[in-house]
Amino acid sequence: MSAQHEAAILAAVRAIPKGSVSSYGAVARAAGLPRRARQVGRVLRETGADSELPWFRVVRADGSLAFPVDSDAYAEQRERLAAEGIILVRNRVPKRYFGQGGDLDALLWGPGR
DNA sequence: TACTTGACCGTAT
DNA sequence: CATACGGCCAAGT
Repeated sequence: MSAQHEAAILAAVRAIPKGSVSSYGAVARAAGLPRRARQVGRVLRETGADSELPWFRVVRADGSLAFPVDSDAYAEQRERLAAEGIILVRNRVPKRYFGQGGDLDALLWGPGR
């Protein structure tokens, strides 16, 4: 990953509004890197944990979290989302919390609508 | 260079 | 609605 791509990805993640989520693939597209969902995960694995980055707002396209359900990381992400009013249903973030990530600009995303 | 590994995704069954 | 499959692509070995 070039430093540029990494910066673009981090910027896209920071652009996800509080109270809503986006998918790895949508973040990749918003960063101008279509088809690189896995790279987004890689960057979050390295850079994520610490920092102010809202890494917990990034989930899989189907609404599930990327960690094993019994892991500490899973619990933390679930709690951080809950703190913003996003409650998992059957281990998935309900579709209404996703931004319009596919077609529109990241800045237009908004919570449950 | 060749092969394996994933914080993944869309489509088909 | 759940699983399977193939495709994806950069980093690690």
